[in-house]
This record gives sequence, structure tokens and C-alpha cells, in this order.
Amino acid sequence: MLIGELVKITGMSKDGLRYYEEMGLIHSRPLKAGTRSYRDYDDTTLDRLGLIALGKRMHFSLRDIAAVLDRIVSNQTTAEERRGYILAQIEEVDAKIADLRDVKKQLLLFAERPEKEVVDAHLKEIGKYFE
Amino acid sequence: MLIGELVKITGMSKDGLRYYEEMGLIHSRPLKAGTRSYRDYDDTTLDRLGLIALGKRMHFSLRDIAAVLDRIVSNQTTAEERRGYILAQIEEVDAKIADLRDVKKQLLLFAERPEKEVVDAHLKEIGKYFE
DNA sequence: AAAAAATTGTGGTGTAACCCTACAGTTTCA
DNA sequence: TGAAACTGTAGGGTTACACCACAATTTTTT
Repeated sequence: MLIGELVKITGMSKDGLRYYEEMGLIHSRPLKAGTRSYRDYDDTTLDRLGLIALGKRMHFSLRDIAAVLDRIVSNQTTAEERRGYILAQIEEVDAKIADLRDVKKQLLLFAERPEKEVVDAHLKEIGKYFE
Repeated sequence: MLIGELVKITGMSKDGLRYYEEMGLIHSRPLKAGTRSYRDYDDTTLDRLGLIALGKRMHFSLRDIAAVLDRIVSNQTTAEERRGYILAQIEEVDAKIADLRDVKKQLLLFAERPEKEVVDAHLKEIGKYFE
């Protein structure tokens, strides 16, 4: 299928998809047409895009997503290896959730006592722990 | 205090801090020294940096953080307004947590049945819902 | 069949939020 | 007094795209 089809299915942009290809996250075969050539994608591209979408929701960089792709969608990987790797990814997600929970906790403290001085003092505390 | 002090306290980088200043998120008074001039920051800068740190943990853009700064750390805002705004931010955090929970759910499904075909099929599903 | 519209390609510029060198003035320390 | 530490400006590099412009090709419409 051509790029427009991918756009329709995934909702991603043409530029984005071309960028993913440039970065080696997806691949296409050249489909010749006169002096030009179009990118022809096969069905497995959708699998890869699904994982890319998931990775983006985890705020992963494309470089990291590429690494995940290699391990998860690759034929060289056994089910066991895949499982272990997926579990590792889950731990990362858990860590992100934990961090957001903490952010929420801070915000709740602000909401309880929204006087400027209190908020300021607390923000300074947060700054200390930032790193 | 000078920029190095901020670096020590917050763990942020000099370049980052200068960028925040350029973007209007923090401010300094010029401290003259011979032909040059250093940036002199007062204590309230730490409050602002605390909020910036929090905003980054929420994956907010600097532009959005600037808007939050205006509303939360501003003297013009009443405690009531501040509270309302903070509660709105909490809802956003909740949404992000919910999304990560869903991501985790997808990953758990993969972990349960890590055979390539199963994972691929499921990834394709995810792609469909992406937008 | 001819014209118009839609789809793709390449190429170039712009944005965000920094990092990573220089290179030079200033202050501090040994 | 000379080196080390800290600051400033300036400029290039990076990531993950978005947004043109222009040209080739295909599809649709008339």
C-alpha cells in the first residue's frame, strides 16, 4: 500500500511516516512509475506502526522505539525473550505512572492551601528535589 | 544569586536556565562588572523553577508552563482562582495516568502471549485506534 | 480525450528545548 | 601573579516532526 493508505489507517502524517522510514523504523519497496518511484509498504508495516504508537504514548524517543521494534517484532526473537523484554517495558511504564502520581500529590497539596506563599514555599521544595 | 547557584540548587543546566530566561519563564537583574554584566536572580526564581520542574514531569511544553506560571505564581491571582486552576491541572495528570495504564494493559496482553503472530495482530489493533 | 483534481516525491525552511563547543571578560584562590 | 573557576555571547548540532513549493503521476470529471 502507498503512504496515503497508512495515513488513513493510522492517522499519522505523511511527513511523520517518511521520517520514521528515514530513521529506519519502517521500510518500503520502491514502486516504479515512469521516471519516479513511490514507496510501497506491506502489511507488517502496520504492526510496526502499532508499536511506534505505543512507544510514543510512553514518551519514548524514536531511537528507543527502534530498539524495542528490533526485539519485539523481530523474527529472530523467541517468545521467551520477547516476554522478558515486554515485562521490562512494563516496569518503565510503572515508573512513569508512579512519577505522575507524585506530581498529582504535589498538586493536591497546592489545591488544599492555594495561598501564594504556601504554594511558593512548596515549589521551592520541589526544586530542591529536582534533578 | 548567579546562575551557578541555580544550577547547584536545581540540578538544571546553565544552557537550560538561559533558555528559560530567553523564553520569559524566569527573570534576572543585570549585575554589572567592568565591561560585562552577569544575570542576578532573586529567590522567587526558585519558586518558578519548582513549577517548571513540575510542568516538565507532566510533559508540558514551555509555552504551556509559562501560562501556568502566570496563573499560579502571579500575585494578581486570588487563592480561589489558583485552586481552580490547580484542580484543572490535576485532571490533566489523571488523564495521562489513565493513558499509561492503558498502555500497560496492552503490554500485559503481549506478555501473556508473546508469540510473534499474536503480538503483531494486537499491534495492528492498536494502530487502528491511534490518532 | 482533454482538463482538472488528487496523490506522491524531493527539497528546503522552521520549531522546540535544549546540548556542546569555542572564545573572552571577571573573580577567586594558591 | 598566575592559574582555576565562573560567567557571557555566539554559533552549530539534535530530535521529531510541520509546513511550504514544485514536479511527476494517477484518477476523476467533464
